Amino acid sequence: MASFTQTKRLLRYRMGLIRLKKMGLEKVFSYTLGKEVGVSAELVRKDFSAFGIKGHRRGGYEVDDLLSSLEKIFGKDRIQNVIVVGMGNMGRALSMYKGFREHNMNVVAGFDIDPAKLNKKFHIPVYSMESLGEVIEAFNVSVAVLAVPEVAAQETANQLVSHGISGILNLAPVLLKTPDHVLVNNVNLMVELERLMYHSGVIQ
Amino acid sequence: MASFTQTKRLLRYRMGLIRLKKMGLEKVFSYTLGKEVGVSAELVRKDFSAFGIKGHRRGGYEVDDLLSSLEKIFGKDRIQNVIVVGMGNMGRALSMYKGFREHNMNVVAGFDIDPAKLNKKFHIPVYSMESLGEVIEAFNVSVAVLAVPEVAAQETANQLVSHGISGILNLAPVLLKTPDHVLVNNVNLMVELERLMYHSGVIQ
DNA sequence: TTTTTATTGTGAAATATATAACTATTTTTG
DNA sequence: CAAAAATAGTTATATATTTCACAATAAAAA
Repeated sequence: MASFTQTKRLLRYRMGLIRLKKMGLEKVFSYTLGKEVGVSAELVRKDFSAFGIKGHRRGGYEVDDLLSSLEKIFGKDRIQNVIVVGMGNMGRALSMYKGFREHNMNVVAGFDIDPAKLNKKFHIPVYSMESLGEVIEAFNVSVAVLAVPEVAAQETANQLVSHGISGILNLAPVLLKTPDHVLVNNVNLMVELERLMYHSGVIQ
Repeated sequence: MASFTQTKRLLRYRMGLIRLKKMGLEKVFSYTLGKEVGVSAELVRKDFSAFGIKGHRRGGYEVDDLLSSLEKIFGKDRIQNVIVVGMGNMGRALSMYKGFREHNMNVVAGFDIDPAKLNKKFHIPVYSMESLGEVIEAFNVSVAVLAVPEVAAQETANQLVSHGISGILNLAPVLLKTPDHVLVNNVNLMVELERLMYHSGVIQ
């Protein structure tokens, strides 16, 4: 199994390749792709090599080959269903994001505790938390985006886990306590912004 | 200077400490804080040690001491101004996020090329791209959140750089070409979601 | 007061990640 | 056809990061 860091690169190769393909490229060199996504050529080759993806000596890699290999690795041959929990600003923004489709993902539903949200017009159906189990089962969902306020995060995560969710993209700034079989990926935009400030020399 | 990885942890300690303080804690052990933010106790101690932050042998660390040290490191004694460029779903959501205030940051303005956006009621004033330079200067902004569509990202980044921005939080799924003195921090929610799927065993 | 205990602080070891250097192979050129 | 050049594939090296192990020390207990 790939490392978490490596997976990130592979997914970025995929995005870069899609762009390059749109520009008419049919084959690509490790150096070219590396430059496109910000990775050294050696690392590009190593990553592909690690997954048994072959190029042609002196001929580079075929874009379509690469894309279909990556598609297979990441299960992009079928559409992956996702739910968004918490229909605040961020949850709403995500539910409207068109990028999911391009990545063969589908946001099947949103959830919120606030009954006022349920009537509102969103791009996706929004349910109360009571329907969680039902929707998860109906759409065979195993991954959720958690976009609720900090205070509600742990309790909501518990509910997700109890209904069989095994992956949580956690946008709340807390460490979630979950069973071992549940994977949590934390993304904290405030932290990302703050460390950008620190390293860009803005501070002091 | 700290590494990029270390900075992330330090910022998370800060958030964890704020939570623990709210819960009434006055002193904290490396193990406790580590558990709160998901880091080993040794690493917590090493991180603090690297910044000259001292605890008491057998007595742990004083929460207020830690917080004020971290505040100093990250320039949290004054408010840091930020702009959001691109008032689409994500840009709008960010501009409304209350977390900025808690982190001593202030979103002073939003920008968009779409004139229709300029009239709309947002939580922050929204300007056309022509006002970029003016606002950046007026509010002494050096960091921007880039939330424009993929195709516009590079060109918009160029404009930011030309107006003196030195840090970009890039939410668009492209590698930006920027001068060396400009730091870019890429956050790609689709990639984060996809690798969650991969590693949580959803695929195959 | 002496001993025990808990915790910090840190040097050494282990692990993970990335780069550099080299080999093998294919294509192109003379 | 032989030589040169370009690029994948791979091994070795370097760097970065984390964990381990333990010494130092302060507090608590005996």
